Amino acid sequence: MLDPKFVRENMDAVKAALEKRAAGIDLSVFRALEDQRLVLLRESEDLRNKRNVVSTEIGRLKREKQDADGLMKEMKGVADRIGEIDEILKGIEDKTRLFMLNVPNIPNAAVPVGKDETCNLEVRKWGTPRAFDFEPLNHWDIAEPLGIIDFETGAKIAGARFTLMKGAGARFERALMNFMLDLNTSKGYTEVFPPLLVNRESMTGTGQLPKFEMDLFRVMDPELYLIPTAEVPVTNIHRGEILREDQLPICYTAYTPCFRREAGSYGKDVRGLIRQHQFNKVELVKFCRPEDSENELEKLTADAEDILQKLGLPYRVVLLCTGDMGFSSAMTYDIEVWLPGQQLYREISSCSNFGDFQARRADIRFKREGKKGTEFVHTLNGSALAIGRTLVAVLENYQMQDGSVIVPDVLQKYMGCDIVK
RNA sequence: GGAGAGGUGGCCGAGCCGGUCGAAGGCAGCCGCCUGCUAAGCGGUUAUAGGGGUAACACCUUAUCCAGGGUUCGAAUCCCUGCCUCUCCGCCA
Repeated sequence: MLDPKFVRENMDAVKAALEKRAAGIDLSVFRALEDQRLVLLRESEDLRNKRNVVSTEIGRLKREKQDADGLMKEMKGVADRIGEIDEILKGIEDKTRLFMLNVPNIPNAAVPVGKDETCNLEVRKWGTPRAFDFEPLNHWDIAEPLGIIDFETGAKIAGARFTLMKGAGARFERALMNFMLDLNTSKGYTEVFPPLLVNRESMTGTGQLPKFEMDLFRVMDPELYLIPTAEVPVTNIHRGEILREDQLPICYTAYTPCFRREAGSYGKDVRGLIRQHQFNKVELVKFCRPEDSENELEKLTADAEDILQKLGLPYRVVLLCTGDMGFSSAMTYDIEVWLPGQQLYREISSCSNFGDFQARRADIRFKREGKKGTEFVHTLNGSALAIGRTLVAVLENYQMQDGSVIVPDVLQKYMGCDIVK
């Protein structure tokens, strides 16, 4: 959420920034609501002040056994008027909040302006795609003959976009998870394992709600949501807290399954592991001071890249343009891994700096040493990495002509073997 | 699921027969004084958010004693609902 006060006082700048995102937000609605709100707020506060003063006086009179009926009658009228104003005020505040919750974040100045992914900027490339002396296969054509991924049985158990991993396939998931967590924690990230179901407040805190309800799986009675990413529970660890400056930056890494409806993606990536309703992911989440977040995004992205480098998987890093960025993000790098079976780079990680956007929604603040008041922290997160897609990349990049798959060096101790056949 | 207890400021903890309570006291923290070996002693001070105000402070004001409703001229204090925590019993991975 943007700062209402900031928006009020910087209308033109905010308007220009939002136009870059083509968000179609009409700030004049906000302005009108704010104008009304401030007038009513002042009236309400003046009346409350009067009530407080007179009520104290009534108390004094009563103690001295004097008559206060007149004042009490008068105050009854004041109380009624306060009630009326507050009701109107509440309506306006609800409208303002709803409006603000649906306004996306302002993009960082470094973000290229553009309407869709064609305007994204390739920042760097790492690794050289392997030269095959045979036609490389898609991961599903590798995995099914090996018997390590069973799409049909997954569909039988739960439906389309669910998969059963078996044998080395299941072991791969566990190996990748452990490899990533070990590497991340060695860099100072604290490992956490959070709840996989969260309440409405948490989903609102990170920005999934209210706008993206259709992307989420929901459980009724009690009303809970399955997390679409560890970002949600992990960022909400500090919801409503005031942190000390010397605690920052706080860095977490978490493995969790992720659940997504994938509404509106009918017909996209219907085969294979790329787009599933349930997938495993290891996530990085940071809380830091505002002046550190740009640098922390670079470090976080580098930490995610390091995993691909250690796995020997070629990739490129793309800076998303204004039109392709997520709702809550101020700046996002996507890391795309090379998939020889499909001859393209495919998103495997998304690393974002949210500025104070999530912190404001989730009320996560910090106090500077020796300074009055509090400030919102900046939050960041990124996948390190999406495990299913990493497995896809390993299978496709390390496939052999005979249908076997070489296990990357760093995974061998986790897999307990050096080849899957 | 059944029966109780409770949620107060950074922490501990009073208040809870409604008014003088943003809230005693203690601890921790900060400033100053005294003493000057560690320690102790004395005085003062220390919440967050919104609105107004200022060049910036100061300052004024509103709200906040888990959350949301209600009663009342007035609620931390009374009533209702929800959430959470703890203890005991039952059940269970």
